Amino acid sequence: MGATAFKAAVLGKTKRCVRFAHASAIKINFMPKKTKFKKVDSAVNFIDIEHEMLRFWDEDDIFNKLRKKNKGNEKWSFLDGPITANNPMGVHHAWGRTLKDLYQRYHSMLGKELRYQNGFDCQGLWVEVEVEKELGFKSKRDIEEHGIENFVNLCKDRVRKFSKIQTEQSKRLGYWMDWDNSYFTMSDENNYAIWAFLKKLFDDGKIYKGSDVVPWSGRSGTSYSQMEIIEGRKLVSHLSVFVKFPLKKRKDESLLVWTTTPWTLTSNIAAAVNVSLDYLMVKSNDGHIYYLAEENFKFERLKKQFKEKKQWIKGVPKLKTLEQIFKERGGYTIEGKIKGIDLIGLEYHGPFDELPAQQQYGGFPFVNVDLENKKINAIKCHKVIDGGKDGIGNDNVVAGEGTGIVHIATGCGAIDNKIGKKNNLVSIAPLDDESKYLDEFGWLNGLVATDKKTTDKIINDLKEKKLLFYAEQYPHVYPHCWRSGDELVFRTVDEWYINMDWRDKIHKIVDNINWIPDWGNEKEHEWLNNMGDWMISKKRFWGLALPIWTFDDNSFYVVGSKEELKELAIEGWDDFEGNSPHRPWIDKVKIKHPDSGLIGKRIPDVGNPWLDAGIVPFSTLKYNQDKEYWKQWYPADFVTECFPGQFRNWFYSLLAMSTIMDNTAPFKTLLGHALVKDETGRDMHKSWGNAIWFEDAAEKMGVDVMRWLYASQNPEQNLRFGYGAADEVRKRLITLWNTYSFFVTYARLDNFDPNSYSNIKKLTLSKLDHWILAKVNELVKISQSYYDNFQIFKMMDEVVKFIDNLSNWYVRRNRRRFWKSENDSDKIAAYATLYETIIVLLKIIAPVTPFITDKIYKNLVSGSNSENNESIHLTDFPSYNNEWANKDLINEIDTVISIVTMGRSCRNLANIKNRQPLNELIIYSNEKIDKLIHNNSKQILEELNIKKIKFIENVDDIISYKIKPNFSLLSKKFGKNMKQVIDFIINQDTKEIYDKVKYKKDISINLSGENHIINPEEIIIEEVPINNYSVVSNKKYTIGINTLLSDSLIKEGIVRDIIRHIQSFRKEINLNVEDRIDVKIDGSEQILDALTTNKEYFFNEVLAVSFNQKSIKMNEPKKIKINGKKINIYIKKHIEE
RNA sequence: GCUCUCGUAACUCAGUUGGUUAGAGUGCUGGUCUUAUGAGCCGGAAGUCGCAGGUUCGAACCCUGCCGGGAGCACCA
Repeated sequence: MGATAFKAAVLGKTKRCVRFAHASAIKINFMPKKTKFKKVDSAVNFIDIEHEMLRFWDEDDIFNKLRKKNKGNEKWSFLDGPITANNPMGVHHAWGRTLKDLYQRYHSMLGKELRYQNGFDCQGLWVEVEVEKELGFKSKRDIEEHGIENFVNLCKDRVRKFSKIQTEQSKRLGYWMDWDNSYFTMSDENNYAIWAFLKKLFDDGKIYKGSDVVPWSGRSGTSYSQMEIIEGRKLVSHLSVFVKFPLKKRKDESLLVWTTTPWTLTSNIAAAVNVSLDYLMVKSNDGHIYYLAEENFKFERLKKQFKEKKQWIKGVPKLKTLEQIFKERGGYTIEGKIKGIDLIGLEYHGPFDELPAQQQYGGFPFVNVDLENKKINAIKCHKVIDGGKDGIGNDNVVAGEGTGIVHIATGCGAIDNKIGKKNNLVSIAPLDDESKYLDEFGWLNGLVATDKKTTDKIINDLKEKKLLFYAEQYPHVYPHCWRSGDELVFRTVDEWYINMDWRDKIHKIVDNINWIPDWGNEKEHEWLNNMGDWMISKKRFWGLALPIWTFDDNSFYVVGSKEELKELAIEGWDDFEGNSPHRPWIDKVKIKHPDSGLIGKRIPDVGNPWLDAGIVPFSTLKYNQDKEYWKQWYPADFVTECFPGQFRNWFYSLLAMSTIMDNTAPFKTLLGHALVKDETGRDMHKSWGNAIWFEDAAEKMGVDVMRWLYASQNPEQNLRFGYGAADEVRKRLITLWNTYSFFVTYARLDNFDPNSYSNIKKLTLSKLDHWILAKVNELVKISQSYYDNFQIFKMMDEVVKFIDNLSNWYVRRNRRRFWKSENDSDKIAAYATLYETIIVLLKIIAPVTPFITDKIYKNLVSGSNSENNESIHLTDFPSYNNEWANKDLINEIDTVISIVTMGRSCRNLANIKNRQPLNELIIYSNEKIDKLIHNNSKQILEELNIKKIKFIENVDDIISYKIKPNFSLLSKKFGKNMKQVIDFIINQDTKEIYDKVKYKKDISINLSGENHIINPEEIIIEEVPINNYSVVSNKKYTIGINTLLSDSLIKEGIVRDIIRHIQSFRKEINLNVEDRIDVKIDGSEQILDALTTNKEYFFNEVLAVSFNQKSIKMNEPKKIKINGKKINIYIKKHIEE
């Protein structure tokens, strides 16, 4: 130890002794021997410590030592949901990763063997989007021109790059994983495992090609599944139109239809009504008759949205009622009313019957051969049809928005398509993969359907044809491409689906999972009920190559493994071999159908990325390569992810895939957590400037602080993340650090050696020692149960309380035991207690704050402790020890603490500061606590600066009382008669009842002629302070002080005040602790009198030798005020003659 | 629109099977302690427990309706 450090340490100790300077004279001679603990700087920099620990863990290979230690033990299987390796990790990821890490660390401390495998999600459009951005690409064509191989390689590179970055970030967070063994969903293993999964489904006949109308992005050139479309919904305003469909056999009569997507009118097939609605025939003043639903005529469309400006776009005017539109056109008359059912079959002229597509027999471009043969085209289908009901039984056509007559374009909408199939209608699908009109649409050919100019042209055309009734801006939520923001259109395309008619099996499995929070179960069921068949294909480049080969006879075949592919391959295998099963390499392989012998080629589609993530309980656990291994680790004990979205994404794909593969739940417990928001609860956005980058947070607030923040959060609620919250957490860590620093400072001076005792129980432990050891033991128990139940945030509350107890009661109350000069058994007990307590506490929170706990642990143990572990992370989680349990003692000290707190409260209420001594603390309790208090009276009196405790049996002395019925007890007895009972009690003589309660006598009551008994415990006595007492009560006790101060008490208070000022004066003029002084004081008679009366005490405390001796010349005085009166204090070092 | 969920102090949230005077932290504010602590401690102000009914002797809690926030699902032709 260096000389400076030594001096500081000694000063640290002697400085403390100013208040009882008589002891310090001996203290100063204290000479330290060699010490075991390194000096601790009380000014701590957590971030430096974190970097130091990272280096240490790395250099000393601590993580691998941990794995080695637990190898072969009972297993705890954690399954990591893959993080998308497409961008750096953010603070929102850090929450989940902290939870993952801390539960893993906890189970490691229990000695379990873990796999520690992290996962990266690699494939999918996300990555393509970013690579496209980098290359400045605008469309799929650009990629094809660039070359798929180049493009796919760039996607792979991007994933490699960001998985490395995320790995480094995660390490900084303290996330312990087997980083060299992370799984990548783009791996061959993972892809082939999905092949095997699809093969099983294929064998069960669950894979099919559907030609459905699906949401499609022209810019991205791909369709969207039910899952994805939810992400991209946006509120927009469309130019919507009311259009006439003139009836064929009724001159000057038209159906009035409404649409927000005028481009679909080109492909109109039919008009649907609701058979049970009433329809009006409204004649406008030009003599034309319009059919529309009666209810819709005066319906105020989107009234609420407009009024409350919810889901409304600024600038869009209020929507008019249909009636108003008619009025504005010159008025109307109602010509008649007709049932929907009576409209069925009416034929009409479509708005775009002149287009070639409308005239194609069998539809366009997908031709229904049957209808083609019957020479049926769209125009022939133009009839009024029954809208029918949807799957759940709701009407497809409803009154309200629109006109009650719905334009049906079977090639442009999912429901339209279904209705079309049901009614055997042709279909016209007008758009190509860039959302442009195909060739059979006349002047529209090549126009982009979502382009506003196209809409304008269509509306103009309708106007010219005198078919337009009205056009208006209509705000609504419409699906958009989540990546490009492009408005989606509906296209009829071939996509590949998994028939999900086996959803019941998944439902069953859902119930075998422990969902935290438990409503997760319900949410998952809800999704399963709602979901349609699973669209697994995507017309893109970077992703799972769907192992589906198609043949000329319209059949298809699913290949289940690389080996099978090799077997069936008849062309292109050599080009493929050695490459990953991705496009474009896989596309070269042609196979021979094992049954028909036809030659087929692979469909160009890639797979839905949730297949990639859902297969990991099989692919990463070597299901195909090593079943034994798989059995050991499957199902996972634990999974934790961010909730939003995952019910339909990862959880869904996991459950679905495991159902097929093994018909079991892939994990036992799922902990979901909410989202990270900024400190005010808003989303974090780069553009709003409120985003916090992980690196910034790590280096500014520190990752232990971050982790603490995450751990303390109830995962059900969104986390408000920010530097303010971090400061609160840092305070806790500082308190812990200071407790540790206190310990080390004095342990060094006294050369405390934790090896000097073998069993702490054999030391002469004080009551407080037993108390804190019992407390920490309780903390072990409760912590373990919170860890086991994945409720770490509740544990953190307990930890905060414990640290407070440790620092603000145990250490504070025991300081003198550490300061005193003798190295007696009491002091050893104090050191040992504090030492053991800190170490247990550290272990409890080591999984949460791995850095600071290891830093402290290393110094405390550092070769001197019998555990002799290199790192706290190689230790076992502490176990609860019955021998330390002591409920009574915990209760005793906790009572003492609350009495002290209440005593302070009394003082504060009476405005009497702590320094003013008081004679009596008055305690009244309805429990027997007098013995307990007596046993601890010294501490209580010291804390409160009071001379003695007085118990009173008669609270009358300090309080009056009120009597109250004890509702919860009485209700059990009297139930409905409570009111009478309450009236009775309240109307009794207070004193009489009070006496009965006090002397435990029953009270009789007459209820409608019957006698009943009220027991004393069924009455509550409430105290109200009287006179000059300041009183505070809680449920158990009443604490009071007399606020009238005697003359001598006041004088004592004055002396105390002066002593304090002199002590700080001594420090200011740099006197040594043992220096004697001469004192002079100018002040009132009362002050001088006070000092004279308490001279001995005064002299002792400040080491005074003389007082107001005129012969001594003084320097400048210190001017102070006591009780508002100015006094001057002079002191001077006394020189012996 | 349907389902779920929440609504408690300025803010963030507790609040047990319905029971006595609805709590904590932060912030504000007043006081206090004096140092292992960057602190700590004790007060105060601040509440129509979203609103309105109902059940009950008694409702923040249970029921109904409404209003408001959030989420999920569907639809917006």
